[in-house]
Amino acid sequence: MQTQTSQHLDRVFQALSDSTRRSILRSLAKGERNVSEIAEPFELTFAAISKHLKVLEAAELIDRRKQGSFQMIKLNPKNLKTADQWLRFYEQFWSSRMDALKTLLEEKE
Amino acid sequence: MQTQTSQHLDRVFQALSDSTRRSILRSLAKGERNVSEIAEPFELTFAAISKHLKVLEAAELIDRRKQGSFQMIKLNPKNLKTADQWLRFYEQFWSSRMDALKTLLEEKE
DNA sequence: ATTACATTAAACCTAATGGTTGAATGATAG
DNA sequence: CTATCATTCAACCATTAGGTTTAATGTAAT
Repeated sequence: MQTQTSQHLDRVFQALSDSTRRSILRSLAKGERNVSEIAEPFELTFAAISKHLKVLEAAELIDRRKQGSFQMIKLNPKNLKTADQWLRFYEQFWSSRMDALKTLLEEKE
Repeated sequence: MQTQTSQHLDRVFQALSDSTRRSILRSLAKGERNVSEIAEPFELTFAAISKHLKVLEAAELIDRRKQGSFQMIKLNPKNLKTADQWLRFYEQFWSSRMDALKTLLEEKE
């Protein structure tokens, strides 16, 4: 069976596996934007962007705030941090800091 | 169009988006293993595991070494590092180290 | 030579992805 | 009220993903 966090990681990494979505996150790093602003640099329909935003929202990588007829989207870094923490376990293998090894080796996913 | 690195990140994050594959990586963190050993903890067919290994190999997260009738698989952390570097851009948003912000904000994917 | 073992390939199934178009919703502006 | 703008929904399509089963391959052991 899948644990809660495990499913969450699935969604986060899945969300990050598309370059359009990664670009969207990058643009949100510069500040809040509405959907049209987000869509502007891409040669995609609004519907396609809307779907990408839904994927990012399901992964809880963004937050939406309705503001009249449009909505503001902003970055929610919490789960990026979670993904990074997962990856950080492997730092011992790409760094030479072998001292960290012993403490981490027993952790499970 | 998709850049080289961008496609690579696609594959890496995609590979990480499945908990079976993440478990496989964890087990490889403890050392080299052959396919049967890798498959043992899972209630999946060998063929399924074989496919997962192919995904991990395409993402260049593992290396294979044929050894007689079986093969040894080991972790290749290089692209885990790449993925981590991508995520590291966002550290400024989950940490309070706002000082890092100015230097990073211009990078593109 | 034969049999067993480790692993992959092929064919197939179902569900999910990433995209489209066109209609629908909901707020704003005239 | 009506038209327009911002966004989403629904239906559809092609491709990919993750799994299965069964057959194939290559090496090892007897």
